[in-house]
Amino acid sequence: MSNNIVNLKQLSQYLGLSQTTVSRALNGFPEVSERTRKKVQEAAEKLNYRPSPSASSLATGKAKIIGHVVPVSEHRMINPHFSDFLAGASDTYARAGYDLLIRAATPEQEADIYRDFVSRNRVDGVVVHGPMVDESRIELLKSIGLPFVVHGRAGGEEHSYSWLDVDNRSAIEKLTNYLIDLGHRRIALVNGLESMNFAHRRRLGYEAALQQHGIEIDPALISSADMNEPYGYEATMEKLALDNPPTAFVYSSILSAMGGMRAANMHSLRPGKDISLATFDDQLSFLQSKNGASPPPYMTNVSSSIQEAGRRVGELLIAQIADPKAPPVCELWKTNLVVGESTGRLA
Amino acid sequence: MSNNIVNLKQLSQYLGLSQTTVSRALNGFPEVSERTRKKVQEAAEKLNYRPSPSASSLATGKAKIIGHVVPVSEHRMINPHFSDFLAGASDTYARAGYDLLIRAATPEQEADIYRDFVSRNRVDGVVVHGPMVDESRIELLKSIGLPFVVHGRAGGEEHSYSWLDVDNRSAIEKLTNYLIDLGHRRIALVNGLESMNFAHRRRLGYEAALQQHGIEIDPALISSADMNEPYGYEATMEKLALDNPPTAFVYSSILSAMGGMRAANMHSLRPGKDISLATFDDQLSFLQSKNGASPPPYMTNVSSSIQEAGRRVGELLIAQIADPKAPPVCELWKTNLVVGESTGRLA
DNA sequence: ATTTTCATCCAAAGCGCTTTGGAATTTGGA
DNA sequence: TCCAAATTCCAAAGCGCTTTGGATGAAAAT
Repeated sequence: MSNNIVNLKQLSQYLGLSQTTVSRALNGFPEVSERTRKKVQEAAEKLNYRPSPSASSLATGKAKIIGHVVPVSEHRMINPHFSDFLAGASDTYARAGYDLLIRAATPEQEADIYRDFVSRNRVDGVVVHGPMVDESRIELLKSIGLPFVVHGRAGGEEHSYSWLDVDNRSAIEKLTNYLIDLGHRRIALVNGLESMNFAHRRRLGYEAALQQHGIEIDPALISSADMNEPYGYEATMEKLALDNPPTAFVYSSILSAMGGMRAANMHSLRPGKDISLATFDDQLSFLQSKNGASPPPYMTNVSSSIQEAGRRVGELLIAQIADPKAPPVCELWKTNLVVGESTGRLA
Repeated sequence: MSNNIVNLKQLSQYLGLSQTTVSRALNGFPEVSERTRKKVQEAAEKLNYRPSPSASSLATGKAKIIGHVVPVSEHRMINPHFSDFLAGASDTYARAGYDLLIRAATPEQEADIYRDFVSRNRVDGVVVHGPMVDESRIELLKSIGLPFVVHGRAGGEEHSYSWLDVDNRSAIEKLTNYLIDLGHRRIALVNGLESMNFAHRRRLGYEAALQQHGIEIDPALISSADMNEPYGYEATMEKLALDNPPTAFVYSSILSAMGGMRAANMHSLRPGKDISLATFDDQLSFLQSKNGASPPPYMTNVSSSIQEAGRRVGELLIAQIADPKAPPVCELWKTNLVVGESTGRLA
């Protein structure tokens, strides 16, 4: 009963109606009477009718799929940040009847994939992940006319496309200022890859805070790489080994911050006492306790939920697909400072 | 030039050939001469021809998409384990010309989604994540005839479907035995949700090791929940507060093990000295240092790369789609014990 | 009673591809 | 030289849906 698939033709024959009417009834067109519509819906339910996605996609030009192309360079994009973003986005998609499609690609393939996506509508839109300082995808997508929303943003105060970003600059500036207020002067920045826009902006925020207080920027205190735990550990160890080591650390991600914690432990430095650690926190779900009890923030942080961002980016994209000539939407999310136990006044 | 899309009809008109011949030339059929094929391929390249996925899917019944349905219950499946699995799988898919599709679903929707998937081939196959002890999806998928591979496996020594699993039982048994050999008698198990098959098997391994050495199983030393960091912390804190606290801990995931580390620090217990911590390690990429220097394993572990598992599951599934009546393939991956600095002889 | 409107419904033409069942041409064997 | 067997190609029929451009009959207006 549940297994044999019925198509429109069969369903309409069963009902003694034309395919047109059945299709319209099911898709909520006004030209069909409520009585007929009800009958059609019941029959569809009963016969377990499901329209073929490829057929309707072929007929309408809409795939009901949203694409995510993820780089597979050595700097992997598929990481806990990404999966939390996906968790949010896929939830939005499911609610709106969209599916989420992922294609792994080397950076060189990426442009070609977008063309491929748009050529015969494999997807109705894409979200652009990890915009670089020098970003080319945006122009490409504009030119081929594939709806997109950027998670993050490219340079400039561009309002010619939709994006959602956190205010990275002010977030890190806030964090750095807090550490300065605690008396710290030697503050390290363990940043993400600065070829990426978000990391570049964070760097600016860090530098702005130092400059406001007349603190010289010491390149030896700054590092930039993929944000994972071992990197956080190594970068911290390295800086602690300096002749004039930093007394405070700012991390671009909770992942590297965890590595920093490990390094501090290694040196028997008590966070909040002998050393201060602060981080940008994407509120990764695997670090969130469900019941809200005794979790992080044990670390001082500025935070913004990347999962919420995913949810919202999905909404923006779906809205854009529904109305492609609506003006672009740009959202800049603020973060707020949460003081934890990992920072303290400079002894 | 790159923007206007050419379809088969136009391409064949341009070439002065029939659509049949062009289609066959492009799809490598033997009925077309090499000379014609070359000409067709060149023209396709030149005119930037790309076949429409929905059209070919409609015509062939193949979507070239592999589906992953992920539960969105409070026990989220989208976590760092999942994203590492995806990283491996998507790489395999891309190589084989498949896309990866994700659909978020509540557990009640799941069966319906599989039917939806198969009804008019939205996807060509699915991978089943997180099989439960009491698993119903497998029978469903068999009955509706949708190719699938299970990451993990259901109960029994089933060989009626394809799966890839790590030998969870022996892995945890190995780990527990190692701790026993170090003299530990009070060993805690911080397990995953034991309604899930893998966690159930790990529990069995733990119990087997204890029983082999005549150590009584103390329910107070065992907990079971979603494997995240706060849970690992809380479970560890709880057990350390017992009258007769454990001297060693076995964690089901590196995520909860990190929470355990934090708890140990909280109690000023030095791992490897005052307390022993050991874990199952999925080799999550965000914890792997790229260059292989001074990374984990700082923790004693049994490990198996979940990313490799994703890669392999993808291969198995694609092979099965290519030849649906091939016998099922079952792979049980062994783990090996890596001794780190987090365990030591009982003082 | 006749014409205008709605309200309902339908036949048929695509959407762009694959594939069946030949037809036309070339090659090889006798 | 002639016929059978390859080789190379094609017209046309789907695949299952949406949508255009009416047709039909009933209700409303004249």
